[in-house]
Amino acid sequence: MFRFDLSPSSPTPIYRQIVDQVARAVASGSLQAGDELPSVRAVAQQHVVNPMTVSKAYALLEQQGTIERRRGLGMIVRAGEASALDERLALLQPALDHAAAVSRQLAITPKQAMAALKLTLELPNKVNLDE
Amino acid sequence: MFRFDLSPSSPTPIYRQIVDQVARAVASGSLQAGDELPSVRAVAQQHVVNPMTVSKAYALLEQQGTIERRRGLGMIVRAGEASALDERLALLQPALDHAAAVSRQLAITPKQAMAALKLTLELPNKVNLDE
DNA sequence: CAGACTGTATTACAGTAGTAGTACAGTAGA
DNA sequence: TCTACTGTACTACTACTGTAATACAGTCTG
Repeated sequence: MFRFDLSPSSPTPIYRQIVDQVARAVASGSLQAGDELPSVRAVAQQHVVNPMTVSKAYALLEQQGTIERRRGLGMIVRAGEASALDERLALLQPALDHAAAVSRQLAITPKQAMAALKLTLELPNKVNLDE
Repeated sequence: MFRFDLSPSSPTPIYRQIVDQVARAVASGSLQAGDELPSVRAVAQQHVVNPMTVSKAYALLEQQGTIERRRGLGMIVRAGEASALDERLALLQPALDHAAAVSRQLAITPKQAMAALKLTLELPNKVNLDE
C-alpha cells in the first residue's frame, strides 16, 4: 500500500503534496494501474489532516485521469506506464532549480553544493522532511 | 542595489521569499551592514506586487534585527558578518532535502540526480526560477 | 441484516496571503 | 516652498487552504 510523506511545515499545501507524490510514484513505476491507494480516512488519520483535504487531492488526481475514485471501495490507480528517465528528470528539475538558486544566493560553490547533495542522497536512513 | 528574484508561482509566499533572500544575501556577504535595500514601492512596482506585501517582509526583517526601516529614507541593512560555510550549508539543506526526497520518489538514482544538479549549477545564464 | 469500512456532501468557520486605494508622515533637494 | 521620493496606516475585500461535524450513500463480510 502506497505511503505518503506529508510535511505540514512545507509551503506546499497538503493536497498539493499528495497530488505531486502520486504523480511522481506513477512516473517512477512505484504505482501502476490497478494499484490501490490508502483511503481518505486512513491518510487523514495517519497524517492528522482533515479527510476533506485528502479528498480534494484525490479529486484532482481523478480529474487528471491518474486515479479512479470508487465510493465504498477506495481509490485505484488508472495511469499507465512509468515515465522515461528524461521525463522524470523534468519532474525533478524545479527542485534542482530552486536548490541551485538558493546555493547561488548563499555564495556556495557548485562543488560545495554537489558535495552536500551527495551526502543528502546517500543517507536514506536520515529522516528527510519532504517538500 | 540588491535585486530580488521573486517567483509568484512558487508555493512560498512572496513576503517569505523576500525575507529568505535577504537572509541568504546577508549570510553570503552579498549584503552587508550599511547597504541599502530597494524601496517598498520600487520592489512592488518591479515585481508587480502590492507595496504592503513588501512592507510586510521588511517589517519581519526589521523585527529580526536584519534591517532598519527608516521612513522617508528606505531600508538599510543592519546585520553583521557573513556566515561561515557550514552555516550557509545549513540554510541550503532544506532545499537539498526536498530535491533528494523528490528524486527518490521518482526513482532517480543519486548519480543521475547529481548529474542533473551539476548541469543546473553550471548554467548561470539559464533563466532559473527561484523558489 | 448489522457492522465496518468506503467516499461524498454540506455548512460555516478560521487562518494566511495578498490586494486596492487613499492619505498621512518623513526626508531630501532644488 | 514645492516636488519627488520614502515608509506606514487603514479598511475592506478576495482567494486559497484547511477544518469540524454530521449525515448520506455505497460496498463488503460475517
